[in-house]
Parts: sequence; structure tokens; C-alpha cells
Amino acid sequence: MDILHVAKRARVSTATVSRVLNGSNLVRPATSERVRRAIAELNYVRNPNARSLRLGRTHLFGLIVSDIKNPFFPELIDAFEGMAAEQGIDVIFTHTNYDTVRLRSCIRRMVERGVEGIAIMTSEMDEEALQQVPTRGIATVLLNQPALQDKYRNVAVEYSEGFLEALRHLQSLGHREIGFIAGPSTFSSAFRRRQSWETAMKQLRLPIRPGRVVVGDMRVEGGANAMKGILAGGSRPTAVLATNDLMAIGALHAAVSAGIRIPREMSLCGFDDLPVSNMVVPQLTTIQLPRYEIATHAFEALLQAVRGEKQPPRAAVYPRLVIRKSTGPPPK
Amino acid sequence: MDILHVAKRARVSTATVSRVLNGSNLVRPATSERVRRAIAELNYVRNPNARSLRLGRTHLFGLIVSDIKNPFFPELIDAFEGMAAEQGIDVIFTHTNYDTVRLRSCIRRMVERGVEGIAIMTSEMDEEALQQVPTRGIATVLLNQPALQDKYRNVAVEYSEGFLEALRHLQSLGHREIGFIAGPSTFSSAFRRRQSWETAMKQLRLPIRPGRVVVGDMRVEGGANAMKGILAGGSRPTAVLATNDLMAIGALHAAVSAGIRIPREMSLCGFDDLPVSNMVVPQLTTIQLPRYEIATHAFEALLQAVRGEKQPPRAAVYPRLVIRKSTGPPPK
DNA sequence: CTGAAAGCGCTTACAG
DNA sequence: CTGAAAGCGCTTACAG
Repeated sequence: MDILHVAKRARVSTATVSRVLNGSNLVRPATSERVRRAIAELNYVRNPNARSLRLGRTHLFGLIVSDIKNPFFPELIDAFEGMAAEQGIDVIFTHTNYDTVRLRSCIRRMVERGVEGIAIMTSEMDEEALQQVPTRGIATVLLNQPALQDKYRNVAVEYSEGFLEALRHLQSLGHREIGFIAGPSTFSSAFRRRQSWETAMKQLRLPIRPGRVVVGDMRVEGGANAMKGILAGGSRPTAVLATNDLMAIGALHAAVSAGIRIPREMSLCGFDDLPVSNMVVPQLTTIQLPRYEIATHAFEALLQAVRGEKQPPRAAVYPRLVIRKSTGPPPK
Repeated sequence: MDILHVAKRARVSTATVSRVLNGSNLVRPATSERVRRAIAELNYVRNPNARSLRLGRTHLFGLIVSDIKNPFFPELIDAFEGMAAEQGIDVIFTHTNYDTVRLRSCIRRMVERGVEGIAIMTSEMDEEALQQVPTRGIATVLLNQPALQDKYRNVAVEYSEGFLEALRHLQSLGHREIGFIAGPSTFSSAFRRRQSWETAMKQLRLPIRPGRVVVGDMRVEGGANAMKGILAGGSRPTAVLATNDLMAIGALHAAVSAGIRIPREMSLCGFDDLPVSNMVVPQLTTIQLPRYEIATHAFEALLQAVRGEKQPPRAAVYPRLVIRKSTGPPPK
């Protein structure tokens, strides 16, 4: 009953204190001033639970990512949290570790906590886990889940643009024989990237040779192994594209260990543009996934939903090539 | 009044529903079962605000870091969040961007949200910003703020151990002329690291020469510039230690650009053991700051405080050397 | 084992 | 411009 303390000290009713707290303009300036002083003197902070209970609003968003240790996410989280802070919204944060079961419990926790919106920025998805959400009328936005975009807000990633750009770059440098380090096709995003690569290859009439596509585990090690596989193969490609930067870096290590100089003897291109890709020698040419934009679209979608504004046209995000030092003309 | 819905459907009072919800054992199994069914059928989720208001507990912790994009933090956040989830505690998350003013508003937001504990894992600190916290009886734990450890719980980092170990390693390899890339002494952690380096140098009777200590901005660029400075100087050290990995990587770049091979012509050692340090070629020898342990100590301290357990002996964390490929014997 | 009722701290129509 | 009072959804002594 803390607001009562303030009220007594300022010799007004709790209603008046509440009005001051909420910036109502139907309080006489002098009264308002008295209340303000009492608040300051008492170092009063209002109880958010009572307020939320009364108002039926929590000003809380939930943010779920796969794995905060994956350097893809921090910037996204950073941007999301920043925008929320500006709107007076707090965010509770959780990660699934790429585990669908954990996804469910993450969602449940958020629902129980009474969030008004959830951004599920994970690559793994489980439609059943989402069932509990719409029931409660909680706004939801997903990352790159085209299959679900009729039911939930979605931020789509248009991979093909990025691959086309990268392949054009390589082609203009003179490359034709281009390998690909894919991710496990059980990861929907890895699967989608591989498809986009193939489409782009065909569109540019570049040959897709058997043995030129090797699968890695999405981590540095996997990239190194994949590169070893490529090098062990018969005719060696003059350029290699990797599904993500971590594997591109692994591939770089393997190539260097095998005495192959990058880019003089082979060009290498990653995908994501993680901060690391700029710290490695040679700095990695890569396709940048615009993380900041993803965060912005996701947050805006939630904000609009919560405000009851009509749903915006589906948000999409376009990867772009960042040319650095790991690509160059093929050896003669 | 949603619990009433459940009560009606199960033909009991709200008190009974509440008891079932809270696992009270004074409910007849049959009744309990009926209530459970009603809850499931109605897809009921209890209102956390009403509950918290009544109980006076929020089961919410706050976590403040400097900058989530700094690779030092994600693992810490990850571990903290994981332990919280296990205890049924949610965490609201915020970052200061190394800005003391933002620190204040971060703390304020957390206090207003009613967190039961705050972990302030930032290098910058502002004692005044903390004033508002203890007033409310909110448990607080800081990272490496020895000056404040009588008033707040603190996780101390014992830098000297790490530097001694690294310097011994270099010394045993045959190095005597060792340079240091320091951080701005306005950063308390950079200042502390520099002091520890000096102490360790003296302890091992290694010479500290003028011009061998260069200051960088803690980022990759700063490290590169610092290394250029060192190379421009007269007598070149055979080994260089950097205050953090990012600057060590910058130094590596600068050395490579200058045609200096690492470690053959110069040894390089970082500090932090960021994931990047293992991805760079050559892989970086570095002093590992145990992020997971920091998170554990911080969380435990908060948990104990909230549970009213008596304060544990001050927690400390010891950096350890990780030897990789960037250090070796000095050139003849 | 179960229910009626008070109360957690706030906000807001309603009345003046 | 201000106050008295109801009510947000829960939990828990109290009484039975």
C-alpha cells in the first residue's frame, strides 16, 4: 500500500497520486508538485505487478533465440532490446539451444510471464509449440518460416539474392568451377541456402559437378573437414562457397594447412558476415545477413500487432555481398 | 477472474484451484484431478502479476552487461539464463553500451520491474547509480569491483595469477624482452590488468623498458596501431602480451602485414580467450577469463541473497593460460 | 479436506 | 481539480 504513504505525505488521495504518476493533466500544478516531492522524499517506485494487474498490460516482450553463443545473435538481441527500451518495454530473454523441446518450455515461460509479444528468432521450429500462443492473443513473429507465414508474422530471408550476387562476383573474376560446403539438410535454413545456391548456379549457367557439394556440421571443424574432402577429390574447384562463415573459416584453415594460398590459389566466400569474418587473415568475402534489419522488422511487427494496427505487408530481408580479401581471380 | 472459471468448471472454490496450482497436499486426489482437468480443458494459465502482487515475489532477476556484441558476454549470459531457468526464475536483460548514464536507467528499469536480484556485469561502474538499489532490498552482485565489495556482493577476478602464468611460459621459452599492449587506464579493468602485468614482470625479474608499453583502444584496430608503434620503436621485443584478445588479433594483423611471422619471429599472447582467438591463424595463445564461472558465482550469490542465506565468502575467479600456436621460442 | 473473505498495490469511472 | 470506492486475479490464514 505504498501509494498510500505518498498520498498521506502529500495530503491527497491515492487517486491523485496515481494521476500524477500517470501524467494526467487534471491535477492542479501545486498539488502535483507536492505529490512529486513526496515521491522523491520517499524514494517511491510503483509496483509494476499491481499496475499490470489493473491495466491488463505488462509492457513485456519475449525474445527467443537458438543460441546466444552463435555470433549471429548478439547483434540481433542488441537491436531488439534497444528498440524495446525506447518504447518502455522490457524484454525477457531465453534460448533453446537448437532444441525443440526447450522451445516449448521457453514459449510456455513467456506465456506464463504474460508477455504481450514473442519474437521467436530460431532456425528450428515446431508448429505445435506455437499452439499455446495464439490462444492467448499474444503477438508472434517468426524468423524465416515461410511455411507458417499465413498464420504468424514472419521475417523472410531472401537467400537467392545473396547467392546470385556472390556467384556473379566470382564469375566476373573468371571462376566457373565452384564448390559448395552445405549444412545438414535437417536444418531448415541450411536446406534453404543450399537450394538457393543451386538455383543461382543454374541461373548463371554454372556447372554443378558431383563431388563438389560437401556437407559440414555448421561449425569451424565441419568446414575444415569439408574442405579436406574437396581437396581430396579429383578436379579441384577454383572457388568455394560455404553455407556459413564458421565453416568458411574452417575451410580456410584446412586450405592453409594443405599449403593452398587464399585467394591466390583458391577463392573462398562465406555467409553471414559474423564479426569474425573480418578478423581472420585473409579477411573473408561473405554474404551478409542483415541482422539489424531482422531485429527491426521483428520488433516493428510485434509493436504494430500490440497496438492493433493492421498487419503490415510481410517483411523481407535481403542478404548482400561484402567483398573482402578471400576472393580473387582464379589461378591460370 | 480467470481462476473463477476454472473453479466453476471443477465445481470447487477458487481457494481449491489455487491449492492445486500450488501443489498443496491438502486437496483430495479426486478433487485435485477434477481441477486439473478443468485447467487443461480451459487451457488456463495463471496471471503472474496477480500472483506476484499477492506473494510479494516476482521470481525475476535482472542482468546488466556492457555490450552484448563483445564476445566476452554471450557465454556469461547463456550460463546465467540457464541457471535461472532451472530455478524457475526469469531474467530481464539490458545493456549499457559502456555508458554510465545508461547504467542508471538500466538499474532503474529493473527496480521498477521489481526484480529480486540484479547482476551488474559491467566494467564501468557508478556508485551513485547503485544507490537506488539497496534501498529496495534488492540483492546485487558486481563484477570485479573490489572497491565496492564491502557494500555489495562481488565476483573478483584475480588477474595476477594469469599474467604470472603467461610470463613464466614466455620466460621458459627463452623470452626476456616482452612488450605490452595496454588498454586506456580509464577502463578500470584495463587499468587493473596493466598493474598486474607490471607486478608479474617485476616478480619474474623481467625488464620493463620505456616504449615497450603501448596503449590501444581495446578493439582490433587499436591493437594493430599499437603493434605498429612497437615495430616502429628501436629495439624490438621478442614477445608481446595484449590486454585483450581483440587487440592481440589486431597486433597479429599488423605483424603479418609488416612481414613478421608469428610465432617464428615474434610471440604473441592475448587475454580473454574469446571464441575468435581459436579461429585466427595462427591460433592465439591467451589467458582465459573463466566466463562460465563468473556467471555461476554471480547467480549463486544472488540466489543465496534472495533466500536469505548468509553471505558466502567473497567469490573469486582465476584466469588461466591457454597455450596455442602464437607463442614459441624467440628468434636466435 | 474445503470454502468465504480479506488484501496485495494500483487505476479509473463516477460523483462532486 | 479531487476523493471514495470498486476491482484487476490471485493466495492464505481462518473457520469449519
